[in-house]
Amino acid sequence: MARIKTEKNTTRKDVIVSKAAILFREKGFKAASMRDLAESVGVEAASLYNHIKSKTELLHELCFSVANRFLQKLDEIESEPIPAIQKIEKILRFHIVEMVNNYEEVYVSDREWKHLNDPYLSNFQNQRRIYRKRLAAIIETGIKNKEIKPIDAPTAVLILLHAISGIESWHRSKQKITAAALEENMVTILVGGLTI
Amino acid sequence: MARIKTEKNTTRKDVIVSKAAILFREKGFKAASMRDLAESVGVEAASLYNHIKSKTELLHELCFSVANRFLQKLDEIESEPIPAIQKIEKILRFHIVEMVNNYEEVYVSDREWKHLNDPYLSNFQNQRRIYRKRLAAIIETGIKNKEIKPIDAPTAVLILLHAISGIESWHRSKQKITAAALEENMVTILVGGLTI
DNA sequence: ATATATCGCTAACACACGTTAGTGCAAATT
DNA sequence: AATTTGCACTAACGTGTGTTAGCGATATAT
Repeated sequence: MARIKTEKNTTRKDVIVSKAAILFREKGFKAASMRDLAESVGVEAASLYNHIKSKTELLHELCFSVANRFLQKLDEIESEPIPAIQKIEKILRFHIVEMVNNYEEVYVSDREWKHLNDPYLSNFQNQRRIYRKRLAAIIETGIKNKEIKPIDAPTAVLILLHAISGIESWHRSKQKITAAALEENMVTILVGGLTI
Repeated sequence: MARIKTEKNTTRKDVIVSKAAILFREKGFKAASMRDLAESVGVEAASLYNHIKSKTELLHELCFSVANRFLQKLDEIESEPIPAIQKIEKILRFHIVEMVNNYEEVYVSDREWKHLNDPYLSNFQNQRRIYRKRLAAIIETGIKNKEIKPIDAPTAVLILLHAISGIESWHRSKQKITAAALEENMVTILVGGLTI
């Protein structure tokens, strides 16, 4: 009857959520069972329910905490008085750093949100759509100001966001280049591809 | 007792496989049940087993048919006597066209291969790894020949491949630009990003 | 020291899953 | 026309799933 160990300023629920992120990432939400999760936490499956309401709650928690972080950062960057292309670069770098440092959460939020239930599902999809529109708007501005090539902005957004999710492969690769080098390479190619 | 309808040159198994692609794409392999599949084929679940061996067989079929198409095309392009950057562009265009026209299969092969079982799993992973190495080698050549910026080749590969998978968002979006426009935009940004 | 809330346990539930066995009709083959 | 094969059906199986109920021990608060 060993209790779940918590470090300072983390609840037992936090421990469960972050173990869930690891598990959902490696098996996928549907394939990861509560018994798997329990084992990785070091407890029986039923005991998890003293801390959480349901399996899906874990997914909510992960998806929305990630989404909120990105939205907040976008607010911040959008209001800075800098050229559009620099805003895009800042956002890009933020995404990369997040994907490198909070791999599991970000990955799960990106790939497993399909398994959310309404109303969370439509909510999440809306946030996502709006986020992309805001990015597209920045790119449009950059095009008007002749900083960015005259391309289709939504397509550019789609390329940027999905390219970032490729960091998954970097995480899995044997001989990794450093995170900093990865970031510079990605910025070179992607910002370079957009710039006139 | 209505039989599965087949068109000319397609077996009943083909019908099942392609319906499975649609289902696996929209729900994910684990979340899609054989009963779901049966319903979309217009038959009882048990009847499917007159044509297939198992649920996983459907996934094999999808993953490897896609992988083989890509490998074959790579063979073809690799041996052409053209500059490296043009090879990359050709491969890129092939990926885009495949993702546009064979959306379901390609998407499933890309996202759901995790659920393959050994020995198919390791087999598939190997093929993938080798494919990426061959792409990286082409990029390295391009760098040596000063056609391509001096970037980390594996990182470039990862960006290319994942950017392409972003076409998923294009498929789902309401106001789509044409497939041809999509292709040109993607090539502009990505080949532009690589070129010196 | 006593009372209370916290939390992990065992046992069990209802259900959805992939799959098999066996039956009989209809199409294909002779 | 007779026979064989193809194929969809019903019924059911075993297993793994998320989750609940209720008990007892331990940590926390009084």
